[in-house]
Amino acid sequence: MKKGTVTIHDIARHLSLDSSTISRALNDSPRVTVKTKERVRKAAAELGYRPNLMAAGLRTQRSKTIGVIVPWISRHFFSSAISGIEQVAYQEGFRVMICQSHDDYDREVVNAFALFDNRVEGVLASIAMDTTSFDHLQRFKDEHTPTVFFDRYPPGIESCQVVIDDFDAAYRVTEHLIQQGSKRIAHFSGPRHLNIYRDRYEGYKKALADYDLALDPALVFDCRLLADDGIKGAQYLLSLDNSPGAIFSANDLAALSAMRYIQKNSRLSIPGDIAIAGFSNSPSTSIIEPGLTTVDQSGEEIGKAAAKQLITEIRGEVDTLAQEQIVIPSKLIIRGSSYKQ
Amino acid sequence: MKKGTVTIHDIARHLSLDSSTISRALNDSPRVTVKTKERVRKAAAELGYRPNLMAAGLRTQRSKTIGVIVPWISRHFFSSAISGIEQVAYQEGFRVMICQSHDDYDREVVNAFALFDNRVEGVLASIAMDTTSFDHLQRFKDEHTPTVFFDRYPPGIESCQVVIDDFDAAYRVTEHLIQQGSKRIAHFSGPRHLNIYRDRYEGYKKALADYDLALDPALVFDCRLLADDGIKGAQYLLSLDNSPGAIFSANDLAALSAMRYIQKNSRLSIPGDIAIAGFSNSPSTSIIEPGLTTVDQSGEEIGKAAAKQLITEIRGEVDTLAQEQIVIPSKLIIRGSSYKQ
DNA sequence: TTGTAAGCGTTATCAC
DNA sequence: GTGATAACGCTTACAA
Repeated sequence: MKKGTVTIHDIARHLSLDSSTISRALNDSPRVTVKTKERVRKAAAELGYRPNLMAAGLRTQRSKTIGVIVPWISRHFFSSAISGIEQVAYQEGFRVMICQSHDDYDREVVNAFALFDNRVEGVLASIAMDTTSFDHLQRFKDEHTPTVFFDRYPPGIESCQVVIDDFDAAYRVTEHLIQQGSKRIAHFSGPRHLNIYRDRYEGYKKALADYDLALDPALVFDCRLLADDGIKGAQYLLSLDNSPGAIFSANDLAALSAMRYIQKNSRLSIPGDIAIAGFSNSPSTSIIEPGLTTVDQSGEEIGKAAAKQLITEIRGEVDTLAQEQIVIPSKLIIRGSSYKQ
Repeated sequence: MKKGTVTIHDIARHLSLDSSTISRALNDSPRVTVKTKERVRKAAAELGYRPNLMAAGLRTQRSKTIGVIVPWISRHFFSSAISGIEQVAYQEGFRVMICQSHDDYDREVVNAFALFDNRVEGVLASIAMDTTSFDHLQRFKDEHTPTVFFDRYPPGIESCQVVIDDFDAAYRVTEHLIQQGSKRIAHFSGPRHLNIYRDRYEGYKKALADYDLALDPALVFDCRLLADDGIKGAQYLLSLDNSPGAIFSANDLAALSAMRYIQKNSRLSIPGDIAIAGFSNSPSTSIIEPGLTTVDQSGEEIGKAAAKQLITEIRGEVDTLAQEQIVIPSKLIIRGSSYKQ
């Protein structure tokens, strides 16, 4: 208990049995008497035995761990997704190793190596904003380590993806803004090599087209959607001769900071003079006044679905290396920032 | 590359060397020629070799991993702390395994076992609200696995703690509310078996005493400080014959929901009729209108300090099993929810 | 039903 | 400076 942890050999010695019997008993093998199992379990508990996962994993070549890479654990969407992942994983006997890329490619590469070095049995990833090369993920493919992407996935990858219909959600947001009377609608977009920002942009574009509104490229503000970008975007839009009647931001963070900026630095009323909408339904959207119209993504459901899919693949219960796309329903949340009665 | 990952034995065969030499070369042992090291490193890169951490950890009895237990990764304070921990840990060659207890004792116990089973070399923990028994953590002590607590620590534990001065911070918040003219100040408190809630309560109490104000037990609302508790607390206080002129909540979440409730369901003005203050400086506090007065805890600094201390202990660079308390400065952030000009 | 023995990939202790 | 060998704690054919 003090010098070196207790092992199955200690239990074996204690009960005058062989360590292999202990191993089988603890793993509930049918080849051990119920009575023996009882004795072993009792002794194990008494001695304070705890399995050494490194040893077991090395032997079985199965770490019983799944790796998770997300851009930011502090974002509500991702921490919800992680909660969903954890629920499913623990239930299925897997541990979870969480990494954050901070939306930085280099860190994502380091994360991927770390997960690989730990020989995770599967990877759940939502890629960084900076990621345009995918060799670090390709490796898992090469080793036949299942990978499931959620929210953000690499282009042309032959893996399962769990997403919402970003195109449709963005279409609905834009349509709503149009129906509230906005003719000139700006869009804050993230880098469009990422599916989510491309699809949100396309949904926005399609809605404009369907309602016979021109897409003014000057109203599309490309950025990284950080808080600062929201401020810069707002400044930029307010500086235009013909400033827009609405802003649809591809995430909440930039929408919120733009909204705050406008409230503090202009005489424009929200939603009267300018309507605003974000994306993800993060907690602050229901705290700001007026509430921010947004899209609820149900991170927890996405996480659960992704983990279930991954574990199915790990267990080899799926014939072809699944390439399907699992689409989780999302919901437009209309609040005061856009609703004009 | 396809069947079974490449090992040092593959490299050895490739270079007609022994695997022990490969191991030494990769670990930069002085007992290998620079030239050989070069060859080995080159071959390793070519073959796509990656170390198997389970194998190395089993052999060395050192997992190069530190475990982290927090109540919620979604809370800004904790996700900031985790970022700080990661920075220091990766820099020092440690990986990080993150668990969340969801403020639930049973989950915390499961987390502790999971970390132990992975043979983490050290543990950073901030205990759950429900935790009053500490056997699951005592185990790490028994095995001489260093443990450093941050923010929330168990009573009477002989471990290093990284905290802010909660007593002083709460004192300053309360004093500020008093100076803004409030005579009757309510307090939302978490369970006071936890240091942070006890200290915040005591700071509040002391400030009242120092300013000759009576502590009215009816104004102390004991709860778990969740969003719902903020609403219930506000309802309760508004129902009193003599409702208070200020609320000091021991966290931001309850303060924010109380504030929203009061704004929507009463004619009281904030801060005119009732001033409000929270604790932690979470993002929403600067988004709500008026801004919520709070205390900035600098989670990142706390995380960094805790990780540094832990790694020092892991390396055995500390003579006595440190019991000191590291106090990180905190800052009172005065905003419109309490400031009456 | 239980015991024996080999091996997972690595590192450490010997030799040479 | 390099090679052989054993061992870390566990699982799993194969024997008994």
